[in-house]
Amino acid sequence: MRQWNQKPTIDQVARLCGVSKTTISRYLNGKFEFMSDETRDRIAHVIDELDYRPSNFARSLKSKKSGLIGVVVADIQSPFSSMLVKGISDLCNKLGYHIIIFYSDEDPDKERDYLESLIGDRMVEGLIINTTGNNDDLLTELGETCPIILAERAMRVLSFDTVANDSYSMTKEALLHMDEAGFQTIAFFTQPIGCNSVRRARLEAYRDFWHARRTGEERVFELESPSADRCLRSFLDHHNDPNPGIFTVNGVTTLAVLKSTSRLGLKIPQDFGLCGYDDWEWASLIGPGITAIEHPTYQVGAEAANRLIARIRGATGKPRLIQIPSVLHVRGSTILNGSSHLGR
Amino acid sequence: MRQWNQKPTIDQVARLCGVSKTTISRYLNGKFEFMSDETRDRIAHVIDELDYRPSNFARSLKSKKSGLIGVVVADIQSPFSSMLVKGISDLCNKLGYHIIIFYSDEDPDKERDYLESLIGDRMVEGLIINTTGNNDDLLTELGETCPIILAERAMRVLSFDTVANDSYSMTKEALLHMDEAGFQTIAFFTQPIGCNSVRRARLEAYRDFWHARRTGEERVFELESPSADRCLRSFLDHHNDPNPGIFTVNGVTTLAVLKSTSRLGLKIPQDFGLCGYDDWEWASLIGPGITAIEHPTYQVGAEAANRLIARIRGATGKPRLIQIPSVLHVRGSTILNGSSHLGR
DNA sequence: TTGTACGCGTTATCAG
DNA sequence: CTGATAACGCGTACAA
Repeated sequence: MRQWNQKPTIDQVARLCGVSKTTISRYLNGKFEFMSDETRDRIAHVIDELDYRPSNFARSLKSKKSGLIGVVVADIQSPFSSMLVKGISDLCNKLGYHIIIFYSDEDPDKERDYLESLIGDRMVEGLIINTTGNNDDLLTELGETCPIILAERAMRVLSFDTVANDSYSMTKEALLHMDEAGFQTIAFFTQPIGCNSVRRARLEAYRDFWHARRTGEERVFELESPSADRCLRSFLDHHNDPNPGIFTVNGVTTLAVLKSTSRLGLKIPQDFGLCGYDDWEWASLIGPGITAIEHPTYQVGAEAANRLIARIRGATGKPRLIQIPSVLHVRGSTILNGSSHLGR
Repeated sequence: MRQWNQKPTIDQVARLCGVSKTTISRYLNGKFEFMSDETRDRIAHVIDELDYRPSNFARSLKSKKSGLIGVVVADIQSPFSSMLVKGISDLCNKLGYHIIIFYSDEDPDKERDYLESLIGDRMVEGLIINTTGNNDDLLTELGETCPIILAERAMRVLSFDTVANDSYSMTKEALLHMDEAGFQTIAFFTQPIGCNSVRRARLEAYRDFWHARRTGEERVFELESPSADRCLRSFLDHHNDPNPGIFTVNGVTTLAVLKSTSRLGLKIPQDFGLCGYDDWEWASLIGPGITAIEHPTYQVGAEAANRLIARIRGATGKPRLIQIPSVLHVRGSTILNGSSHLGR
């Protein structure tokens, strides 16, 4: 194995060509207009020979442009985040940027550390953030330093361009579907809401639905995974309705409910109807098929990247909220009298 | 909003402190030993005041160290890759590196482009690659430029440290389990094998198992998703065995088989036994529970990062193959006479 | 204990 | 058409 550090520089190329580095630089930046064909060919040859590549550090030092975009996502476990990142990545690469990635694991402290390191380093030209929701202040401050786009999760104030799905209206739509399907008492199962704007919006839709269409107390269950069984049982034991239903705030919650269902030996939709966010691949395979909201996170990522790069390139204007539409897939879990033709 | 480009430099700090930038530089690098407490405090104060951060570009230009590690993964869709990346990310961050990420989508051309751009840019200090398997030559060449670690998928020659799971022995173990469970004709369902070392190893284990324990022809099915139904039917129609079984090469294939099963109205394990790689979250929820091999990809990523950083920091020695052990979870899909207590 | 002066690899300005 | 020369922001011998 050779040494790893013997990279040819523009000076060497210049010397070998018998011209000055200015000319090489011109060549590199495509300014052939002021260059004899002969020198150009010579340069091309030498560059090829040496396998010379200009140093991006030096370039960045001059231009103050790194071509780097920082991305901070909260939770990589969910397929959701993967697609978000993929959307961002594809678009950035297409437009000539690289992405540097961080996973905050829903931990505001980690998020803070990462953000500070990204910005402190002065390496990234912009930031796309799927925020935990607990660092609004820091974000606002960082917004002074470089453009920021929020992906999926908003801040309390619309300080930056925000690309998100239409949580509120889609949740409403799903609940109305359950209503029409004949489910009376509908509970809202969620992960801890905290500062999470998405969960907030979905809860709000639930509340509005409830107050418009139902009486009595709302049924909101915040579950940590260990307590899912308890929540589920508690909900099912305390209503007097032949057709209870559950709306789950996201795929993780749906999974938790399904696991409980399995442990408690319950049946869907006989024991309760189920409908919720995130149409993951297996949703159609479990039991009678789970009614789910498909939410195009790839597009959210792509659009976020688009906006960011536009801002980096100088776009101005007020922060905008960009809504990406979702789709409801109705399956057996919300069909009361249908035959569960799909599963066992 | 302020301008984004007014970053203070070391010179300004120096001027404000009334010292030379050498002193500031010393301060930044923790050489307090030769510095009066007074100047040190003054510097600390001014730096804080200006919110000054040294430029990483300039630093990299001098030191030729970017603190950046390139990561190329083949397929982000699978939870597998997410955890791999997470493992890499966590470890790199802990050790002070940032990661730049690319998704090749199993496309050798994309992979090639990304690798070239990463290396060409001379920005990364090392590379972790989950290779498509079609760019061995390029990789070997790049190995001259910077350290490389292969994650999960090996090259045909062990040119670089490779961190992978123990595909061969684990596949054997799973097949022996099926054997003992009473499955006679066992088929091997896989995505296109191509140059993928992981799929190759698993297939080899299947072949060895078959030749040691069975007679007649092996049953290997390479399925693209649209053909899954056909493969499944073809397999089930052409054997005379009351207890056929299927081994799936990975989670994607398992999912494809499950979808077909559902479409064709088949039952597991009554119609066939199923066992395969990748113990994704839903594996225990579908039907009677799917027997699956859990494969700690997070650890693969973490270990790969560990090795890479060791190499970057100068570790020498022959390329090593590091095997990470997996675990087989037996569930209803391979229990012939058990009651499917878990599902419906 | 602190400062001077130069180099890292590139680009931009201006002069030929 | 081409070439000096001066930045960019930082680190570091060497000098004081």
